[in-house]
Amino acid sequence: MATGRTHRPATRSRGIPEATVARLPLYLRALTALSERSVPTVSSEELAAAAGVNSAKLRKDFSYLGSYGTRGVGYDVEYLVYQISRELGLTQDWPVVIVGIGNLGAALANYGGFASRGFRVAALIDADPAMAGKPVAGLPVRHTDELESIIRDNGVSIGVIATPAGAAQQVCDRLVAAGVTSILNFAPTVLSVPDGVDVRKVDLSIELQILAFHEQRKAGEESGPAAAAASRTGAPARTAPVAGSGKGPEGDVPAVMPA
Amino acid sequence: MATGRTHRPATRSRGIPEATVARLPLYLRALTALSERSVPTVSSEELAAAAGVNSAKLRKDFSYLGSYGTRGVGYDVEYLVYQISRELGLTQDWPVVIVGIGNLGAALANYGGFASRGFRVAALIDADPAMAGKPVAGLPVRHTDELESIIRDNGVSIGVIATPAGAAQQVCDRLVAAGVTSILNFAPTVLSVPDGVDVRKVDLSIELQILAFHEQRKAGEESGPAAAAASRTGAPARTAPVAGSGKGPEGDVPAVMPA
DNA sequence: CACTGTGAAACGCTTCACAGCA
DNA sequence: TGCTGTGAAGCGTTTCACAGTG
Repeated sequence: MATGRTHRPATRSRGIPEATVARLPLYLRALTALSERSVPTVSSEELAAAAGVNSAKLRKDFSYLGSYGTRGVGYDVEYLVYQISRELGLTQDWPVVIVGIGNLGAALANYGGFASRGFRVAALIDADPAMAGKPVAGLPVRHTDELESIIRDNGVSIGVIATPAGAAQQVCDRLVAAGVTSILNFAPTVLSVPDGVDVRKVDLSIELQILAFHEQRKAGEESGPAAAAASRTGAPARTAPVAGSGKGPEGDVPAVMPA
Repeated sequence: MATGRTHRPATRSRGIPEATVARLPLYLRALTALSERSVPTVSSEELAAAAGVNSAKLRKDFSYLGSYGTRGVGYDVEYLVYQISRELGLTQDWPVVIVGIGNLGAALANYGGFASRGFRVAALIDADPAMAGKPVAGLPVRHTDELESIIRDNGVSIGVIATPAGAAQQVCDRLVAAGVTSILNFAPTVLSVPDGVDVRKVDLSIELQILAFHEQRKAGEESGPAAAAASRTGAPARTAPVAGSGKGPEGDVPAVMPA
């Protein structure tokens, strides 16, 4: 899960719960699809199904935005598209920079959904001088030296970090110092930022590990819940290899036993 | 945030809260770094800082796994690495397939953190016949026709979907039919899957939209909370362009006014 | 004495269930 | 009648604060 930190810590920012904000883009996408098919109205039930949530949640979410529906009828698709777009700040264009044009950075630069909805790639930035000037997704890659001037000249407030983990904090610091206040981090590191800067992270490895956890549970449940329980009681830890054998740089197995 | 659906709907799977599971990989990463620096023990305070959470949360999280710390001392790094790895199911290797070898799929295939922790790319699959056989990240791309046999032959239970949105559901259905029970979806679509299959999604566009929301709030707060509130009262909707002008396939602005 | 482990309180989110309106 | 909008209940998560212990 790519969860952000540094949200409004205490109070909700003007009444809309964070969980609701996170779902608005989902609704918007579903509504846009309906709009393209010229569907005039949707019920909460239909829209909820399209967005993959339940209808009570959807209605509650929309109630935070105001009363935009019609009882007995549903929601006006076009109107709702506009209201949600406005609420999300997508009626204006957001210039973004992508820092780190490796495989991932290039993929992001080429990602269409990027430009389609209020976001514009203002620049691609990479530390490798050999990359400088090379066109990626129609834009010339700029060198890191230009980072500050690019951000200031374009009024960029959103930065995407797609560098290796080792460079991420440093890039982050420079982005923030230059005026960026929202960061989407693809590097597998915890970024520390001053108050007022939002960070959201996307981490493939974490997502896979969460899936692995559930996958393991499924396998363990084959012999009933008892089997799954037994594999967690400490005793099976005895099957652990002896410490110090070393099958790689990754942490080995401990010699310690649980209490 | 890339949040999955189809978790255990009601009861927690054997006592560990979902929120805790989602943080275990974070702790594991921090612990691995400590392990590589041969640090023998950490306090909850230190580890929490490294993982970007607060220490009370971390202690509570670890308490679900068992009592693995020593009062007055802290946690044994190696031991904890092993316990968390085991809990996450990373002591075994998980073969994964990546479907859709475009920019993103290639980036994922090349992503190192992939292999480093319990995951092994069993195959890269693409629908484009021209891609077949081409090496990406050292593996030859296989054609979609082989999807079922690849999954069965390799005992793959985790699939990564990096196809265009339009192909995602179909690919998903085939993966599930062939035996995959966990899916990481990068395509901007809601996937529907049968019970027992876990889906987690990673969606760049949604993350950016959430950032834009907060970014907008920051800008609005310059003139105090009153200004931000005013911009949500419906009256400003009058500034909306007239519907029907059409600047593209994306939904335009509605002609309807709020109640 | 420092730090873990954990009840209990606080909080936010989800779900229920139905009043209210078109 | 059909569907929205919403109080209120229910749940899961976070935070507090301190008892327990090596």
